[in-house]
Amino acid sequence: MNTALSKNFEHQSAEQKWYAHWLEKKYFHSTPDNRTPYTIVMPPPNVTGVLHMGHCLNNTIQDILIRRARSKGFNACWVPGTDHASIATEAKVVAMLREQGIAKSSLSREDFLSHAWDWKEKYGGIILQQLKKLGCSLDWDRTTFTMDPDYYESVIKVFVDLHKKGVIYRGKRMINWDVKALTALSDEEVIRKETRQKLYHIRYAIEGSDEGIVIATVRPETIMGDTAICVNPNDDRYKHLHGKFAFVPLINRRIPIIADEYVTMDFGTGALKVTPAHDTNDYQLGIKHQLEIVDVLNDDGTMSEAAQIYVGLDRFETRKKIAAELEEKGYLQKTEEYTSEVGFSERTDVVVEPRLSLQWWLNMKDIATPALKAVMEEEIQFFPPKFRNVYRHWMENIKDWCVSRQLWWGHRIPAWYDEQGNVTVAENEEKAIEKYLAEYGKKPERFKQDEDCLDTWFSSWLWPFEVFKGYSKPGNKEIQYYYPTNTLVTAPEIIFFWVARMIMAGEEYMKAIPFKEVYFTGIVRDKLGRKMSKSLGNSPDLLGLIDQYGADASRFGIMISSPAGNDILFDEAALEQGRNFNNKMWNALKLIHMWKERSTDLLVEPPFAVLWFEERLKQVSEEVEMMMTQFRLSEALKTIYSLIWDDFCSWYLEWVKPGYEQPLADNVYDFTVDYFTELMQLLHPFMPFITEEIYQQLENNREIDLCARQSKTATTSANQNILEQGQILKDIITGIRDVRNKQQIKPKETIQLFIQTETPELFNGLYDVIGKQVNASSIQLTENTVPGSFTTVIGKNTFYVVSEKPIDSSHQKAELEKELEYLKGFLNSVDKKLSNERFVQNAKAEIIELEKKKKNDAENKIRIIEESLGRM
RNA sequence: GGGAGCAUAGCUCAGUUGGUUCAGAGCAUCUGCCUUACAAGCAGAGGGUCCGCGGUUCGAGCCCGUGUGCUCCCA
Repeated sequence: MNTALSKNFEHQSAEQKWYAHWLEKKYFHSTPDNRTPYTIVMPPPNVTGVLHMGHCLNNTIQDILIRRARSKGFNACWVPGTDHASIATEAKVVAMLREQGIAKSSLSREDFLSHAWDWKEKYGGIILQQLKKLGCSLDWDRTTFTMDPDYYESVIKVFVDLHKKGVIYRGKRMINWDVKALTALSDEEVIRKETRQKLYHIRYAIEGSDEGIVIATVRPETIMGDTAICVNPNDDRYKHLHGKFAFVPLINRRIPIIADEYVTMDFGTGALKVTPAHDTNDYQLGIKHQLEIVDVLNDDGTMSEAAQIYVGLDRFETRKKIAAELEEKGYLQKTEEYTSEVGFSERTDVVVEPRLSLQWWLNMKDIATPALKAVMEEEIQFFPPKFRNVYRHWMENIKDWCVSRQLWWGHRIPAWYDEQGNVTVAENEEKAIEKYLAEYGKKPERFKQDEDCLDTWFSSWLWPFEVFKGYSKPGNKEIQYYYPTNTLVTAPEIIFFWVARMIMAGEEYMKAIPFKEVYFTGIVRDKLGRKMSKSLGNSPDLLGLIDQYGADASRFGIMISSPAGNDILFDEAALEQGRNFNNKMWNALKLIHMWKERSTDLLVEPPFAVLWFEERLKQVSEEVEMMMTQFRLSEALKTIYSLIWDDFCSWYLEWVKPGYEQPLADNVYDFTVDYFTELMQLLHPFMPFITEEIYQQLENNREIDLCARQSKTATTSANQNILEQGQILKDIITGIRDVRNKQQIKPKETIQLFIQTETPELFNGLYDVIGKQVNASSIQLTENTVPGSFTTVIGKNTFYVVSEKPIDSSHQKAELEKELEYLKGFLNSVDKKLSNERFVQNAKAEIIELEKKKKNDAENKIRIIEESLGRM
């Protein structure tokens, strides 16, 4: 044993030492055996990612669950991995190439991908290394990447299969277009933000009339794409214009004025410009009224030839210019400030452009049905349960999923086109040709594969089973053992992106749910409640914090401020609290080491403290178990924290502490080490490093490391009598210390204590403890009042404190009177209740019993206080 | 516009099928202590119209209605 312990816990060396040791012992590696599995698949972070607060929270929670499962004898398996993140990664690679003076457009697909793979090998997956610093007990041998060869193949197979089933189709539809990344986005990849804009009122001339019609729009740059003006048929202002024509300003195109109830009469002017190419609702309106579609934008957001004017100019530049020109030429009636939601690309943060485009789609209707059922019937449980509603709402109104992306980095769509554009879907070119041959009776000419990739989520929805090769090697031993996984821990933001789709894929391909429980974490905010963001600069440097406070303190800090089902307000002060906690435990260890050195062969009857703490440990273990099953991790940690700091350090250790330089009885020492060990085990999932270190320091030559130790399960429940007695003891000590404080008796000054009680047996074996804790030179039972003393009533007992100092009884009297008043009021309310016939009739028997007991207790106490007051 | 949720101490939150020994915890605050494990600490204390109003009930922080304020999701 290391006899010279450092002043404080040295987290850096301990973290390194133990993580390396655990890896060496392969504690995190799991293989199927005859134990029950407990499996978590980590939500794969982007391969481009670096550790931020969200990951930290998320992975700490998973590690807590996994370590706890491991200690309870489950075969715990936590699978790491990364997501290829097509848009994010491609953007990074493009940026890197640009810095080197290489344009993506100058590269072939193959060359670009080779650069991308180089980038991935070099910079990808840093985040996994960072998770080691946090102490995550992941099975690294199972690390998976969504573009690993087997995984890639499975994604392609799934596409082909769904196409064969008729669920995947190709179609021209309105999509969200990212003008920077030059790709389609799914609805879920569009972030809506409140944006201040200008609402332009523009006058359109009417054919054969001097009259005009004024429309209101936030997008004047799209007027060249207008193919109608629409009014509400019930709008009296415009009834005479139905069927007439108007002219688009500046380009003078003739467009019809149509009527449709879709238009809101009291918004703007009640007249709507219809631009089917650039607005989803207008597009629907266009189909309904068979309007022409004029696309005035290029894919990069500049004006197209069809716009006729400002061709090649950026859409926002055009907006400014065209507004100016409209004003100059008298078309602009007025502009007003207007705030509405505008869609931004999740990845590039540019304003998303609704656009008509030929894409691949996945019809979600049928595939969603079993996935909805699984959650509604609680085959899969959501925590907090409020997310079931959100989920249901989305699933019941589900729309087709646009699965193609105009990117190179990702799973290339397995579709081939012949010269005429006929499409053939197959796993690879060979099979496609075969299929083509069978269908058309000839070999295809100029057969070309689709240039596009699949949406990233089209690969990650296979994650829970494909990490075990459940689709590429169906029915293998691992998938049978580990699937369905137990718990998914993830952010609520991706409930649709990912959670819902994993359930669909699981049901479709494994015929079983992918996980039994989903725990949604909160969003990490700063202490002012703002989201963490680069622009605000309020994201802390996580690795710096881990260096400074240690991984355990960081984990503590983030968990303690993370109430179940709520956002977490991150404050560095919480890490400080964690570090202080480390320090506290470390000092307890030092104290116990000192006792070890003074060891004799002394054995004693176990003192009350020992009996009490045993029960307390049982009690808290039960509480923690309950909280953990309900995912109340923050509360569980608080409970353990308080058990260690308050009950163990502040009470237990003080109660068993021997006098100055006195030895501690050997058996009491052993109990103490056992308790400390159990406490470390209980805390280990939350703070793995310090607990392992203390555990190893407590005793030489441990047979097994804490990381792999099985926790004891209590065979009996906690003894309530002993717990109650412990509580009374605490109350007495606190009460007398309060007297000392209020009387300004110096800590070093001793007192004499007299106890007046009807239950002297209550104090058996407690005199030493009480004397030590309140610094009393003597304690005696008394049947009479003690003159010149300060009186206090605690529970059913009266205590008389005698000190050198003159007693200030005015304060004391006031306090007793105050308490008497409260008690009388309380008694009154109980009496009233008990004399209320309807209460006695309606209330349950045990409630009435309780009330009677309250009455009795209150009366007793009142009597004692009145006696005390009478003698003063 | 549709849906979901929240409102309890200065801050962040607990509060189980309604039962005043039930209004709680942590942090923060205040007072006294460098007491031989720990000042990153010890001991003690103060602090709340449970958002407003109305209802159900013998009894409401908890149930119902309504108002106000905030958050999130979807269109």
